[in-house]
Amino acid sequence: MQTLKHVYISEIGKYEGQDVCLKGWLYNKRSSGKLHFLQVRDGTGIIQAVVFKGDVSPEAFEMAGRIQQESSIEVYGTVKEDKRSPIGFEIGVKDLKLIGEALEYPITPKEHGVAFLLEHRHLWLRSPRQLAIMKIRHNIIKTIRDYFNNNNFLLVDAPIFTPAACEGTTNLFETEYFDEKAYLTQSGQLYMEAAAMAFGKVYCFGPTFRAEKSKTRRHLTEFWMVEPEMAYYDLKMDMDLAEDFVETIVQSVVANNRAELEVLERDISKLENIKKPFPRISYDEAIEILKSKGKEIQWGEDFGGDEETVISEQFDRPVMIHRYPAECKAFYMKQDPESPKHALCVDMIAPEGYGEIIGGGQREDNLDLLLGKIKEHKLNQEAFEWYLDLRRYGSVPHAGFGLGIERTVGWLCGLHHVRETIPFPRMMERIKP
RNA sequence: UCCCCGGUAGCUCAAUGGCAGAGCAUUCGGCUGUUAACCGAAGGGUUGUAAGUUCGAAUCUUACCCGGGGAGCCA
Repeated sequence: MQTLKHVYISEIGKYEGQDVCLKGWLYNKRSSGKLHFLQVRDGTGIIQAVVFKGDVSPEAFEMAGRIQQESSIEVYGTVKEDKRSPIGFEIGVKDLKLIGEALEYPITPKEHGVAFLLEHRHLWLRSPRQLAIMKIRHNIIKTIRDYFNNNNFLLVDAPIFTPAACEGTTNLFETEYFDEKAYLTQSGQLYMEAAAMAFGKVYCFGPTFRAEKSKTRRHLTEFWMVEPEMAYYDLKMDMDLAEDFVETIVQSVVANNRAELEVLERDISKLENIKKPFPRISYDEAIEILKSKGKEIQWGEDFGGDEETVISEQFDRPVMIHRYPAECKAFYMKQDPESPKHALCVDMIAPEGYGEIIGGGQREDNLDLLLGKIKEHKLNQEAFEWYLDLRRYGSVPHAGFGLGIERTVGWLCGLHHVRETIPFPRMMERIKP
């Protein structure tokens, strides 16, 4: 028995009629006198293993009736087609081996509260819903890497420890670095600008940290961001890239994660519809939309979650809002030569209220204008000398953007909160497990 | 940091001033086709912590702790 071939549940259909070995965990169990129905999962799927008293040893039958949820087991038996099975097959068990017993597993098939599940995140990950989310996250990350690899981008890893803030220190995590202070990165962008001047088209992909005391469904203190940066790109080229990039990601999920989207009860038609071109409106046009919808907002104010939602509801695909007032954007944004009060920046707002998934734009490439911005924002010029060097030695127009992985996963999965989009979420009130 | 809501059995919840309850989980018994299986029985409680009001507090008051939702800020 124990020499039988180990197969995964996702490939069980290839072995109909054959005797195989499954290695997994007991997901759920139902018993009926001389029958035990074991729901076995192995990370690739769930299959029902039927243990009939007459087919196995008395010891194996007794064990099948005794073991509890999430005990690890090896199942030896025959693959049988069965119309009653959700996956079309079940296993007629011939023998069973208990690998690791689980007693009183805390997460039952019934409902649980958010706090309880987050405290047991290390176990919660075993549930079919979390597995579906993690598979979609995996495919999104794979698609992102493939996209840049196929379009002549060079991966350049940005540092996690940084010497100073790039946009003010209030929302940075501070840490000791030998005899000085260091901060955890909030963006790799400035380093990507240096890399773009060296290699042309580059991207970084890594964790990012924000010490903001935000308690909302869209915020984590540690999240992953992918940041492409391109030399000789202007704002329009930047938006074209962002649009093509997001369409590629969404259509990859639609094509490759249909089963997972169904587990999550996602409305797939809304994702199938995410095709180029995406609507593009200026900040000034967005203000007009908001005013026509009865929002009280003045030119120069940045948009909050409410405003983003109102605008996104006007469209059935992501909307790109460009040329915000320079005063509400970061110092490195290039001012619009045709309207110096505006910055050549763009935010992409996901539909269905999922908020901003991309922020980016063209960078200020003129040394004197950039020096002026650093003074206006009361930043320490000395800390930015290396960054200013990029404008002193062969400055060129360049642009880039950052895409938040968790918000993208949350949108595509149709989740209520980004905390489920990352294996171990870090939030203002939670750092365990 | 501010505003709102919550904390009762391992879990999800009920009990709104008068005996601390149910479903699931666990234990025991029954059932050869169950699909969050079902049927019967049992065990399981410092009602977040501290103080106060009251003949009597899970319930009312105050403070604190913990968590959730939202705002600001952001991806």
